[in-house]
Amino acid sequence: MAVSARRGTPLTLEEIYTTALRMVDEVGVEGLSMRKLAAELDVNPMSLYHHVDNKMALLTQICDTNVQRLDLPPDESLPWQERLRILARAYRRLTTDHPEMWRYVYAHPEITADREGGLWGVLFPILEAAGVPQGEQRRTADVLYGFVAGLVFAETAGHIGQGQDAEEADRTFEAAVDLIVRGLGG
Amino acid sequence: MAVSARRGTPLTLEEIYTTALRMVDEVGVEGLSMRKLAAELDVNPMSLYHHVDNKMALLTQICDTNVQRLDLPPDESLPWQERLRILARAYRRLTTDHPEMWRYVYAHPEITADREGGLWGVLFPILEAAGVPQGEQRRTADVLYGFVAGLVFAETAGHIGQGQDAEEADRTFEAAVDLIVRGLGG
DNA sequence: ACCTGAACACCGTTCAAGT
DNA sequence: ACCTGAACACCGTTCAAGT
Repeated sequence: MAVSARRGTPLTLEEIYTTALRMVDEVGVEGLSMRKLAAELDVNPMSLYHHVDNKMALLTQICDTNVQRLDLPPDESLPWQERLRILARAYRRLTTDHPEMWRYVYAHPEITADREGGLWGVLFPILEAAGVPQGEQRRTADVLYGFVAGLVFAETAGHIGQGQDAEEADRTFEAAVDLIVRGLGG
Repeated sequence: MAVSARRGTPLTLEEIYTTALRMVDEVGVEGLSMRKLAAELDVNPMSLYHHVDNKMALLTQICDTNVQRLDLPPDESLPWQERLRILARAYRRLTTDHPEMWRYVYAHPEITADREGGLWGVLFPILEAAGVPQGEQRRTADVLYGFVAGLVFAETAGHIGQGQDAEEADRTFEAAVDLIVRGLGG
């Protein structure tokens, strides 16, 4: 007895990540354990540690991969108002694919620290075009990130919009972006 | 052996809540366990269950008590812009007292569901005074809650403002509230 | 009424041993 | 190189027994 717990094939990183993300989608990060993941993969729990440092490294890896998927950048020729809207919508769309994973990302900012470079690289030119003074751009970027990420989080976590359908939620998000654009003077 | 593990005095709910909150402040919710809490109280872990249903009920109780502490309401004679600023600042001040506890509140909205009634009761008249149409007030309230709670969360969690001092963080928050007021047409 | 010890069903992770 | 079982140090919680 040794080979057949797993059906012939060897364990791959790909397979581990995919299965882990699926389980997070289904039962949340709280519901995922290394032991259950191993059971799902039909493997001894300890086999996982041959491919992954530990649970946190596994989760970080999964989150990183998804953060990288942000659609960038909106065409620079568009007015800044439109670019901001497109960016905000892209960010929100990203989070709706794997809401449970994103709840974890929000709760553990160290995971994505300095890895959302693409986002900031697009945001600053937009603020420049909106006429935000150089000295205020970092601050304004922080505020906008806090607003949009926070609103999306409040939405996925269920702080707001309880009992509303998807279209209503979309309208609320658009109203939010409108408010931001108006607040920036556009 | 029986009486002296605890020094004479009996366990009280007060004592349990206070000690638990202190431990959350120190090591976060993740670092709090029923067993460690019992050790801190010099008591058998199972004694806690005589006073508290389970860990989640304990945490919910602690959070509830603190949510209730929101300073309300700003004087109704002030202009709505000023009332909104005061409300936003009060909300932020509340979260800075026990940031680790608030990270938990944000991640578990079911805890405070329908318990922040005071906040909404003050917010709607402000929106009315700001000229937000009746049919849009619920939506606008959601957006504002998402913005402010989200920004504060981003701040306490460390998503934004990394390496900045308290004064700088205050200025960022004021800029955020300014943007909201402008966005509302004020 | 309040507290306790032993026990159950879980965790993440290490380590020495197997192929 | 890859996988495994046994073990360690933890969890939350139940239950029957103690005072």
